[in-house]
Amino acid sequence: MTVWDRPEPPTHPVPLDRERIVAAAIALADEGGLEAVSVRKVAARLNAGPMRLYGYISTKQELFDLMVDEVHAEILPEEQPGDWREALRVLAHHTRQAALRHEWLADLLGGRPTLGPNGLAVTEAALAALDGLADIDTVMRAVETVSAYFTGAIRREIANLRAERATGLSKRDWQRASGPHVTRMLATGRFPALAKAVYDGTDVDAETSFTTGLDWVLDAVAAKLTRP
Amino acid sequence: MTVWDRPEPPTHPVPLDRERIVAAAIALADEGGLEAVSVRKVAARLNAGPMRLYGYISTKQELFDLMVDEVHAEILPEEQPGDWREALRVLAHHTRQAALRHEWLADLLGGRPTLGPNGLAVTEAALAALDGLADIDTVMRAVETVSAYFTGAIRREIANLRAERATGLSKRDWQRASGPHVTRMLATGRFPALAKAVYDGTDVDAETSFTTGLDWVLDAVAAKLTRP
DNA sequence: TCTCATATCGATACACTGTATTTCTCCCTT
DNA sequence: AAGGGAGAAATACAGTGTATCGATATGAGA
Repeated sequence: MTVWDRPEPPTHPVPLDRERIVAAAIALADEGGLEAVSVRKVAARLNAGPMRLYGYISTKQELFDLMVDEVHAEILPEEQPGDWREALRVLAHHTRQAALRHEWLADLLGGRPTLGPNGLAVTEAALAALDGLADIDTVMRAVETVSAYFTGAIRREIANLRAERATGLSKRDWQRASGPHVTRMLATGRFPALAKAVYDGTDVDAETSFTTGLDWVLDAVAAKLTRP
Repeated sequence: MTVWDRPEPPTHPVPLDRERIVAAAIALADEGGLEAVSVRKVAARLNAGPMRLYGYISTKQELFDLMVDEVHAEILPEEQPGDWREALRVLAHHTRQAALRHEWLADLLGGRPTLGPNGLAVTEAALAALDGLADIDTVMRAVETVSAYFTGAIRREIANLRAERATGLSKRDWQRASGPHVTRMLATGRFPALAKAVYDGTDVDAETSFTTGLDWVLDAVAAKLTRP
C-alpha cells in the first residue's frame, strides 16, 4: 500500500451532525453489541477525531439516549389503529421487533426515561389509544403497566437468547440435560416445582410466550376500563 | 502519616472467598453505583491484588452474576404464604425493596438468566406458589408475566428516581414547568394526550403505582387460573 | 487585499479499565 | 537441605471516556 494507492485525506473536515453520529453508533452496536460502541470507534467510522463528537453530545450516555430515541422511530406505528387494544399490542410488538433487530436495545430499555421526540411520541400514542376510555389516572396506570410488562418480557427474551447462543444449546436442552449446573441443581430435589416445569412443561417459542402474557395484561386493562 | 503510624502489611495474603469478594463488590456498588465496581477497587478493599480475584471469578460479568444472586437471598421470603396471590405479591415487593436498597440491581434485573442458587430458589418459590392451581404451562406463563411486569416496573421506577435526583426536581415539577425540554415539547401541541396526563393527572407515589399495576396483573393471572 | 480574532478541529494527555502474562516467593515434599 | 510446585503479585497491554491545549482555517474589519 504505497502513497500512490492511498487517497489524500480530506482537506475539509467531513460534515457532521447528530443524525450521522447516531447512525454510526447504531451500526456499531448492531454489529458488536453495546460494548462495541466507543467514542473513538464511532468517530473513526465518520472520519473524525474522537473529541469532535463532544460538540454534539456531552457524554457517552447522551449518545445512548439518542440511539434509543432513534430506534423509537421504528416503534411508532405509521397509523394508529382505532382499537385501543390493537394499538397497545402493536406498540408492544414493534418494541419487541426493534429489540430483535437491535439487541442492544434490551440493555437500555427502561434504563432511563425516554424524553426524546420519538420516545415522547410513542408514549403519546399509548396514552392517545386509551384517551377517553377512562379517567386519566386509570389510563396512565394502564400504560405504565403494559409497558412495564413488555419492557421486562423483552429483556428476559433477549437475555435467554444470548444465553442460548453462548452455550450453543436451546433453553430446553440446556435445562433438561446438557446444562451441568442446572441439571445438578434440579437433581438436588430442592426445586421440585422448577423441575416439574422444566421436565413436564412444553416449551413455547418466545413470541407466543410474549403474546400470551401481553394478552393477559391487556385483559386486565380491559377489566379496569369497563369499570371506571 | 509516618511509617510508625502505619501497621506492617500482612505477611500472609488475606484469605479470600467468593462471599467476601461479593460482599465487597456490593458495598462498592451500594456506595457509588455499578460503575464504581472495578476489579481493582474490589481487590483493594480486600487488601489483595486485582488479579487475585480471577481465581474466584473468570470475568467481571460473573462478579455481577454473583452480586445479583446474593441479593436474591434478600428477596426470598422466609416462609411461604399459603395464598398464591400473596406469595407472588411478596416476591414482587421484596424485589422492589431490594432494588431500592441496592439501586444497581435495577441495572442488572432481567439482564441475564438468574441461575444462581438464590435466583433459582426465588423462581422455585414463584412456581411453587401456583403449583397445582393450573396446568404447568399456564403456571409458567403466569410466573413469566408477573415477573416481567415487576422487572420492568422496578427499572422504570429507579430510572425516574435517578432522573429526579439528577435534576433536583420531582417528576411532577419537572414535567409541569421547570423541565425546559419537556415543557417545550408539550407546548408544541403534538402530544395532547401526554399533556393532559401531565397537567391533569394526579401524581401517585411510586409504590402505589407499582402495587396498582401488580394487582392488575395478578387479577389477570387469577382469571386464567380459575378457568384451566 | 492583508491582518487579526475567533471558532473549531485534532493531537495530546490523564487517569482508569479488564485481563493476559511473567516474575517472584514461600511452602511442602523428598 | 534442596528441589519443585502452587499461588500471589507485579508488570504489561490495549483499550476506555473525557479535559486540555495547540494548530489551523475561516470569517470580519481595515
